[in-house]
Amino acid sequence: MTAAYLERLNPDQRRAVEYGVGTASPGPLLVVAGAGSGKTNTIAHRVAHLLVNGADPDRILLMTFSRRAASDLTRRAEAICRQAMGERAGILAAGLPWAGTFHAIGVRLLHDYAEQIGLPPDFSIHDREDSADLMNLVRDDLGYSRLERRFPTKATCLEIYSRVVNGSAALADVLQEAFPWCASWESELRTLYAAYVDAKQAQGVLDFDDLLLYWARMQAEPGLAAGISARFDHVLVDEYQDTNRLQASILLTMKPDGRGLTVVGDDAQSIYGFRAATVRNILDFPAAFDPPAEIVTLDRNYRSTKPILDAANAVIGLAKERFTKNLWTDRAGTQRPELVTVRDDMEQARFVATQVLENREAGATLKQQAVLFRTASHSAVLEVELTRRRIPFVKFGGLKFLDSAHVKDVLALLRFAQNPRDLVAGFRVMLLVPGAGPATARRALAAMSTADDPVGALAAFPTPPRIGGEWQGFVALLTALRGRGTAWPAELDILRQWYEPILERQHDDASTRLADLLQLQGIAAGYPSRERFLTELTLDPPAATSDESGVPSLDNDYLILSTIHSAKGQEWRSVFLLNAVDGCMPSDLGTGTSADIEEERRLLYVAMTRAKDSLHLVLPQRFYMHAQHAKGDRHVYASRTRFIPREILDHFDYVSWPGSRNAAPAARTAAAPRIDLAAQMRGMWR
DNA sequence: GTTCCGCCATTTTTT
DNA sequence: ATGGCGGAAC
Repeated sequence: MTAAYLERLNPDQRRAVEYGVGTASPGPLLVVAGAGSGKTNTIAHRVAHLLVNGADPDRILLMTFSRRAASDLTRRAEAICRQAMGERAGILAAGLPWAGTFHAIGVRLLHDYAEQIGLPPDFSIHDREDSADLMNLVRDDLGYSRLERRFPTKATCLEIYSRVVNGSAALADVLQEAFPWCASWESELRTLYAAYVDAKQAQGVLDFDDLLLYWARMQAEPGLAAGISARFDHVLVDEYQDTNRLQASILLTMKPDGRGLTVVGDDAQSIYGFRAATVRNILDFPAAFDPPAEIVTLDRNYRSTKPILDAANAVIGLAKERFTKNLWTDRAGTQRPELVTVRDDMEQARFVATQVLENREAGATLKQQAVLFRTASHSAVLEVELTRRRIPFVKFGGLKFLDSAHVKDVLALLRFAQNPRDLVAGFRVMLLVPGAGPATARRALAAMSTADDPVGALAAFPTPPRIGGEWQGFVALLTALRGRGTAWPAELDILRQWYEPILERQHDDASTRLADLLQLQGIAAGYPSRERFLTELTLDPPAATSDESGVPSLDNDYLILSTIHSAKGQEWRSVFLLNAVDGCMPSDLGTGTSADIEEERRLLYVAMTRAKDSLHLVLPQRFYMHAQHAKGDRHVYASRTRFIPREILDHFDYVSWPGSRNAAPAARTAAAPRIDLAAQMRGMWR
């Protein structure tokens, strides 16, 4: 019998879905899936096909880039199975238990094997911010914060550390290649990192990198590796172009012969080099096995119209290295992407808002439109304009909900209750107590760290005389949070009672912050335990902020604002890209190597290939530098991004907005093509 | 010891 | 505009 669901696929997709399925264990498979080529659908079908052919859902490991991608894939695979198998699809009742990000899977495995590898069973996980704080603590202890020559900041130290770990690279090489200005600190950094690792271990704390690193090290232990590998018959990895060497090594040690291994990705969309991701993973994958992996290329694009795809191909065609073929499509279309010149930020915002509303009049909902940008701050002016015009929006990327001080305070309290040896959390929490400062916190934490029962030691710690009642209130709170009598999530009420007066004392805008905390409490109620809440929130923080207080209900229509990075894998009918000018694309911050520039080029490609029917690249002529306003309102005259040089300009239309201010209204209402010769002339030289 | 003030440097993208 | 840090006042 040929399953009906296979008929819906094109020949290449079908090859990717069927390869090796039905044999005892399929050989390694690489699917190079271009933008809009039905990648997600293809993976979902492959998973479903495996299940229909008898694979055990508990023994499929599916690793994706984000949690959202994981649940999306799982849902689609289930739907296909249900269609194909009817009642028998009941085996999928639990979904795919092993679907998630590398980091999330890592946490689960580490919990399972904690005892064997000497991890405390209740280890806590530091997010980037916490890790940087701990790095800072260690840096202070070593006296590096008081040197004549300035030592790299905590964030830089962590970034270097992270690159070394994730890239499985030598410190000297990372310094040389990516942080040359820190190269003279190599020996100090080495000392710092050794102390940082000691500190993490003493406190029972893991950072993001540890989740991968410990996993990789377990794989290096033959006894453990065999056990872990044997748990899974099939391992599938999505967005393989954005994995790093550490992740690749985990994969290769899990399935050394590649049997049961499928990876999917697109080297043209590799945009996470700053996180040590390397396209080499995808390029070297086939030859890592003998016989080499099967390669299936999906180069038919189902998303974009031909003019949009042609323009995107032209952009990526100028890349230094290219490994895949150009995409092609059947989707006809007459509208080329538009390069829209506007005067400045403000005009850019007005243009987008106006155009979005026009599109809505023409039948596109707000949700079918998106505004993309290189960095989160680029949308600030637009956000104001949208609010003014009462256009609802939701913004993805560059998030601050978890970064705001009050939310971090509450989370630190919960983390400290969960793991009283966590110094970063403890320090933060103790400083909240009115009258307690760094010295008190240090002494109290020191007393706790040497004790077998840290909370008992805290209770026994002599109450600092000047603080008195406030301190005792704090100790009582912590004891209550630790106690068996308080249930989750009810303990959040106790916590808030304690924290509210502090919030009001410290902040003028206490009421809005309190609203955030109530929202946090709402989120918390959705988790079965404090431990799960903390873990999942760290690994998968809320992805979006919205202009409304509270989350907009799902049936509301709203415009999508997103960084290009957060737009990965998504598509919209109409896409606007802000600031398509040099200095933003490419960003002139990282400028350094040509590899950096090439990544920025791919970023533009990713942005353009999100559009189905309509694409606008907006170019403000003047670009304000908000950095030094002391010297007056400085701006630079920006030029078109270097990734769209003259030789590919004929893939675009150019207009300036607003058009001639005296234009007769009739000219606008008629569907006549807008031609702006003056802008064309200017465009020739930009 | 704590808190507050002012001066400095910094300023992407994210699991 | 913001955060980190050093110094001064309580």
